[in-house]
Amino acid sequence: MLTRRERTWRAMTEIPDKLYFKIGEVAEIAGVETHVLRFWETEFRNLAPRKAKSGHRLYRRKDVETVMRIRELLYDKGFTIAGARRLLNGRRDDPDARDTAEETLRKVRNGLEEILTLLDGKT
Amino acid sequence: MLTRRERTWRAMTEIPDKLYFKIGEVAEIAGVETHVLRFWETEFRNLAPRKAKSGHRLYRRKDVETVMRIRELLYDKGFTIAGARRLLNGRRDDPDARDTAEETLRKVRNGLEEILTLLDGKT
DNA sequence: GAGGTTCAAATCCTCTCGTCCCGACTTTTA
DNA sequence: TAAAAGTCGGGACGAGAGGATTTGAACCTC
Repeated sequence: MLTRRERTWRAMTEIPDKLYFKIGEVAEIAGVETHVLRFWETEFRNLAPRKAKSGHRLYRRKDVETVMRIRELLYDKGFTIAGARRLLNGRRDDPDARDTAEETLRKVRNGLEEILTLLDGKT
Repeated sequence: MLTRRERTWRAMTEIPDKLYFKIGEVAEIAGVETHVLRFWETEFRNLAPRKAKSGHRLYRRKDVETVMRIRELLYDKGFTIAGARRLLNGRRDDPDARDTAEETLRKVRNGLEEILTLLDGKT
């Protein structure tokens, strides 16, 4: 399994440096079929690429990273879609609580959860 | 859904102090049906209660804890059975590394779990 | 010894997670 | 610029995961 640093490295270096990616390019990079990307889009709010006027999807680097993260959670770590969604979305708290101490706590907790997930593979 | 603190509390205090549990008792304690326990037994090598000569299952405390752990991974954390199995079986690396790095990791994880327990009360 | 529990194993069921297909449209290539 | 390649949404299909139900006999508890 990849460490966090390795994953970051991959994400930083293996995604070509361009503004927008087409669905076929993303499929290639991430190693999943295009129809799977469209399906994931219906399952993960986090994955919402822009659309050109023609309707074609425009994936930014961030979207590609989201795809890679989803693939990792589903295929490498063994989460269900629902489980992966929970990790990605984080807990959606009171919308007014954003940018407050509670938001910070939420981020800390998500970070710890991730560390625990990593550790879970080790013992 | 139970918070982490509640789950921890249950695991520490709600398993009665006896040598053997029957499948119905375990089902009651863990909150799953008996047929699910039998099914999990076919999926997780880790879950292998003794059998009486009559064939009835004899769960020890450790088995009950395994059941609780499986339930947490499947129902709370959102793993597939395959994903949960990987975590439970652990990676079998160098067996000599046990009692050293793995023990350290276990302690780190326990510490993080405690921190998360604290955080659970805050958001 | 009556009523509840457990047994193994087969069958059945539902939902998940894609997979396939379609004609219409867009973009790329020669 | 025409043909080839890629993309669109949406609905139908389906394999497999994860149980749920059934059965009839054995068991154990009061």
